[in-house]
Amino acid sequence: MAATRPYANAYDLLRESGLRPTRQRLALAKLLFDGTDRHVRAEQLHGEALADGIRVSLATVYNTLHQFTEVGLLREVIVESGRAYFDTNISDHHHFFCENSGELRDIPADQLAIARLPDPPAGKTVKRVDVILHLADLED
Amino acid sequence: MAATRPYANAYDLLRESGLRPTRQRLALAKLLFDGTDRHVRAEQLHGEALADGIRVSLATVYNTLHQFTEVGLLREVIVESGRAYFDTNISDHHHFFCENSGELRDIPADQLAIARLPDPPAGKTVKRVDVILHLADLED
DNA sequence: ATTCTATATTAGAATTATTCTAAGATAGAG
DNA sequence: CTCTATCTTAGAATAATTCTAATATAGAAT
Repeated sequence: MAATRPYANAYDLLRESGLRPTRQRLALAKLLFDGTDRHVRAEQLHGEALADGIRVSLATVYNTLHQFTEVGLLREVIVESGRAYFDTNISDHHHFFCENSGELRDIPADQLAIARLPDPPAGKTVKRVDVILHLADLED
Repeated sequence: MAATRPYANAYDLLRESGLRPTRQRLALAKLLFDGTDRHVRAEQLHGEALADGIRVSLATVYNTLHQFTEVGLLREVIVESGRAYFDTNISDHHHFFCENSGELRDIPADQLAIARLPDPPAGKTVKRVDVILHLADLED
C-alpha cells in the first residue's frame, strides 16, 4: 500500500517535514492523518486529543496546526471571521461551506474549474487560490 | 448622472432598503457610498466617522455594516481569521488579498471566470461564490 | 405640535478565537 | 549521560466582535 500515502507512519511524516517528532506532535499527527479527509478546528482537535488521554495544551494544538500548515501537511481554510479550519486534504480542490450547520465539505477538483486567472500585481505571486461556495438552506 | 447610481442620496438609499434613515446610518452611508469602490474595516470606518465629527459608537458601526450587508448594499469579504472587510462593490467580482500588506483589491469580473460550478448538496443553494487569490511578495 | 411606540444607539461588559510569555520539560546530538 | 536547542505549558494578554440593558429618536398617530 502506498497510493496517496495512506498511513505513512506519523513519525516519518514529521521527520520528512523537518519537525521534531515530539509526543504531542506524534499524537496529533495520528489523529489528523488517519487516511480520511478531515476539516478540523483547533478546539475540536484539542478535545479529541484529551478524550484519547493525550496530555496536550490548546496552545500546543494551535502551534502544531500552524507548523503542519507551514510544512505543507495541512491547508488552512477561512470561511467566516474568527473561524479557521485545517484541511488534511492538501490536493488542489475547493470547498462548500454551509452557513447553517457550519459544515465544510470538499468539492472534488474536477467539479470546479477556473477558466482564467488574472495576472498578479507587479512583484507578487499568487500563493493560493481559495474558492468557497457558501450554501444556504433551500426553503419555499 | 445616474449610471450605476453614483450618488443616489443616502436618504433614498436607506429608504429603498427599508432601513430607518437615522443620523448615524446617513452619515455612514455617505462615507461608504461616495461613488468609489471601497474595502472597509469596521474600526477604520469608525475612525473616519469620528474624524468627521460624527458621534457614533463602534457597536453601531458594526450593526450598520451588517444591516447594510443584509439588505444588499455591501458585501462582506473574509480573508483571514478575525478580519472582515466590507466591500461597496456589490457587482459580481472577486479579490486579490495581499498577505504582506493586508490590502484587498478587486479583480474585475472579466478577468477571472469559473468554468464549471458543482451542484450544491440536496436542499441547499449556492448563496455566494467567493474567490480569493492570496498574494505573497515575489522574492529571489 | 405633542405624544407614543417601535426601533436605534450607546457604553461598557462579555465572548470567542487566537497569540504571547516566561518557566519548565525533552529530544537527540555529542 | 550531559547539554542545549527546541517544545510544551498554563495562564495572561490581545483582537475582533457581539451582547446587554439603559437611553434616545424617527415618524406615525393624535
